[in-house]
Amino acid sequence: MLKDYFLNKIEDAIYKAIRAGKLGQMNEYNKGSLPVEKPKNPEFGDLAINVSSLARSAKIAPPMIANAIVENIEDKTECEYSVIGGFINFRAGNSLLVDLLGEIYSKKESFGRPDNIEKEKIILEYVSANPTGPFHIGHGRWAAMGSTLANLLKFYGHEVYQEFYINDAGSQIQKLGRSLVIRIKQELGENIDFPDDEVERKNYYPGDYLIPVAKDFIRDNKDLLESVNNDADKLELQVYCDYAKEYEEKVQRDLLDKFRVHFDKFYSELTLHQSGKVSECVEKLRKSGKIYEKEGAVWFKSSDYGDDQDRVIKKADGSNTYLTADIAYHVDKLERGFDRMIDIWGADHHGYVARVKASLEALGYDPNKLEILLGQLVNLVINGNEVRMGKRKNMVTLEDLIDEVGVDATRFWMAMRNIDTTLDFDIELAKTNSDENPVFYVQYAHARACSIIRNAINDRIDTESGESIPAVLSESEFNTLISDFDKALASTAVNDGRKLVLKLEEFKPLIVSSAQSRQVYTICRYVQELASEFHSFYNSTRVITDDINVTKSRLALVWAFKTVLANALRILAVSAPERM
RNA sequence: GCGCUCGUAGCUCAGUUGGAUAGAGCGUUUGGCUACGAACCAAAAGGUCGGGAGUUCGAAUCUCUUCGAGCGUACCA
Repeated sequence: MLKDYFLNKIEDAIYKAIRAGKLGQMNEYNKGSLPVEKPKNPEFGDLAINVSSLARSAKIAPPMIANAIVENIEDKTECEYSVIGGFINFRAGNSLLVDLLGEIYSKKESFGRPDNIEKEKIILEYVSANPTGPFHIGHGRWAAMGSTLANLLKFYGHEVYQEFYINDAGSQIQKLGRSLVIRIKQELGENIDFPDDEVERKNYYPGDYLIPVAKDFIRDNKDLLESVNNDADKLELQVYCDYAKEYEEKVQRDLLDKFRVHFDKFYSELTLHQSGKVSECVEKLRKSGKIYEKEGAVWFKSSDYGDDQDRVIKKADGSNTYLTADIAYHVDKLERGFDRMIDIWGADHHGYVARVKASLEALGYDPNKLEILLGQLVNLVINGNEVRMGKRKNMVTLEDLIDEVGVDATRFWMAMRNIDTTLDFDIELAKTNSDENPVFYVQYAHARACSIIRNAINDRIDTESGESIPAVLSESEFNTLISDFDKALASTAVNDGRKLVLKLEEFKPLIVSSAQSRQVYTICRYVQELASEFHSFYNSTRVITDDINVTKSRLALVWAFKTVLANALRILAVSAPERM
């Protein structure tokens, strides 16, 4: 990477300058303590390092330090180094950028994957919704971000296992079953509705989505219902619970599939309880001595590990809390041999972070193996007004949204903001196929690049004269441009499209920093910047010209661009269309 | 009350462990298609970085304080 090349040069020069006594009182330097940045003004160069922070130990002025370092750089023939104030500016030589293009041609789909990484076995858990209804828009954010992060970490080189924890064990399933009974009775002609009283109503899911479930239930269980003379109350509640749960799980899985989100496993909380792992976990905690009883319940002394209060593990009625199952679940993940657990949670669950980590520590595990990414919630904006998302009625579901604006746009908008900021999702804006929509801007750049290559290798018809214009080169000649790397052609391309090449160069460092910081919005920003550089290049530089060598060099650059853009879009799971 | 996240251009947001004139997209204004896709490009205007104090050679960034927004503070999940 360019950054590493530059930093190595500077650091080597620093050591040399120190030995030569040219850096004042400075006698040691810690590798990696100088940040490499992009100059504010591109006239200064491609990269820059500010050495002002060395002034403290050197006790000489920053410009003197910078000059002394530059004077001690070995072999300055490749690249340009200049000093302005405390900054050392760097302009990459042509040959470095030529090598970069060569790397793109040889690595293709895997270009951007860093070379030497510490590979980890990661389990990434996200969405993890109740199977009690359709996904709302907030779930869409976790789905988009989580699957993008999984793609990113895999591309980086990690082994990633994606898991969805199904919250199918609590009282909400009873609530779901009771609600289904009401819908079934309605379908059977009974005059019944959900209670009007607000408090009682909270024991039901009054959304319309259970109506089709009720219809299917009646169709599938005709005989069963007849056996009780169509009195729905005569059947066990569990029958309804199971039916509705399975139904909603399938609805959720189908939608995830459509949204290009693919889990390796759907882990049922219920099976966790049934396997005995939850009670095992309680016993282990008991042995750790961090357990006590109070008011008939069993408490975990999480406050010993930084939580602000102790937490109930077993309720007075003998049942386990949600936390208990969650502890057992995380223990189970570790027992399955993962090096690292990453969870994406909504910010409304942030109170849980301390207690889950506390429990892992109490059980003798390293709490640092668990990383929890807290995501702020989503506001839906329609016609400039925020729409409150309630689970009750008239909700806009994720499916509605996808049907309305498409998978590509939904994924992009859900992933494009920092996880720490509340996301305003503007449906009207996401729908437009105009300049306002960054997704189309980026995809258009890809389609345009494909179009140029098509034009170069296909015969065309002149729209005015009607004459056939022969292709400037054959498909096999074009393929040779990629397979047989020609440094001279690449050098021409670097001269013509230097800014574009530099943007291509940023891809690999981007993958490294994004994967390490677990941030995916940076990929969205990058594809926009990359597309912008390409559009700009396109408008200033004609690709297909009368000069065959110039044409070849520029075509190869267009191919490099399209390949890198497609690599980035693949991480986002946004399509890279050849035509639009 | 306490805890977490946030407050940067008209709007939506970047801003890497403190560093060059605080950046981008949209919107607004102006200009650009008789050659590869104008769903594009080029340029301009637009800011007391919520307010105040402090640390520092240097603060959007660190500390304190204050105002505002969202979320949490269950023997619910």
